[in-house]
Amino acid sequence: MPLDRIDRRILERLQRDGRIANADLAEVVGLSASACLRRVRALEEAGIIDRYVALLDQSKIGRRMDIFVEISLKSQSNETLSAFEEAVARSTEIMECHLMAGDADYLLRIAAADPVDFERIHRDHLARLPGVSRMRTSFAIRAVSKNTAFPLPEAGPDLPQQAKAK
Amino acid sequence: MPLDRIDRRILERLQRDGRIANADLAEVVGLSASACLRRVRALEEAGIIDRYVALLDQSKIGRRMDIFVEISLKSQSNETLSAFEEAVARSTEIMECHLMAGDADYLLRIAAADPVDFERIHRDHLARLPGVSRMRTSFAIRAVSKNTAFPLPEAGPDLPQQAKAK
DNA sequence: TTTCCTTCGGCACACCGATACGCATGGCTG
DNA sequence: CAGCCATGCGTATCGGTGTGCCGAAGGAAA
Repeated sequence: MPLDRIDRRILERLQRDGRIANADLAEVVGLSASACLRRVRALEEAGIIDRYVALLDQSKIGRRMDIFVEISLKSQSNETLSAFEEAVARSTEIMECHLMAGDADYLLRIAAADPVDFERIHRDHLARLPGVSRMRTSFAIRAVSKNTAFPLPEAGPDLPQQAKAK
Repeated sequence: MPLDRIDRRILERLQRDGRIANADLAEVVGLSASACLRRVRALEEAGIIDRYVALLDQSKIGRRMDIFVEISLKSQSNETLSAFEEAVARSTEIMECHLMAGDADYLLRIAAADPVDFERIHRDHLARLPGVSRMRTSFAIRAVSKNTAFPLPEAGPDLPQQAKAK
């Protein structure tokens, strides 16, 4: 699905304010309310807009610490990886998990209240992950910036080009 | 601000669906619409709900790669740190930046379309960051999971305890 | 215990925005 | 040139939002 300039403007705005009223969004991007709504629906159905969420203030709910954990597995076999990933998916304390190229196999991000809370998470969640051979933990002192919005260059074609490519 | 069980249920829900209609949210958490709206407003004003956003599908907008960059600075002086952080804040390509304890000083996350796109970001954004002495780049092959929702244990007091603590 | 006071939820109503039409326009194709 | 498809606009209706008011529950003090 090709994105024209108006789509990008819609996405840019929704990435910053997911709850903006459709009427207001329409005005910002320069469309009528109905036309705007139709585009937003199309973006949702195409899966480009994955979902809408509320972001909480991490410190205000007592999760001040971000902790990164690099994990190496005992083997790279499919079963080992799958078992590990399924366990990760089941844990609500693991905020993020990436399969990595390079030194470690996985990189995890954990949000903990304090060192004691991290010990709980370590004991009840991390230590139970299957197939782990080595863990390296790094503490974040402070989050400098945290973005959920991807840049969508205003440049580029105004209209869908070669929309034929389905 | 103490959170009772209903607040936690509201937050849990809004973290998953930031656009749920207040009337529906009220039904889910077992309140009338007006009472529910008042609580949501209070959570917003307290800053516990930081903001609402639309999350895009990273692969569908052509940003398949997550890249982590560990950065060490030439010095730890206040000016060096500030200058670096200000430059980071200005870059829209840097999705995340943490001040770290341990080996490296900072950890950055970048979302790029492909290796060529990363080269552009490296050249136009990373290479221009001031005060950098060493950079170590790790590529993520695949994101196993990405959460924005913090766990909010249902357990705990139903009612605010010792609300005196202002 | 009684009374006051504060807090919080429910109810009802007025209004605003969302949504679903039908119609108009413009570009592309045969 | 005719027809089709995509896309935008305006309108009408319906449902949700948000406010004002009341009443219930709980705590404190006399």
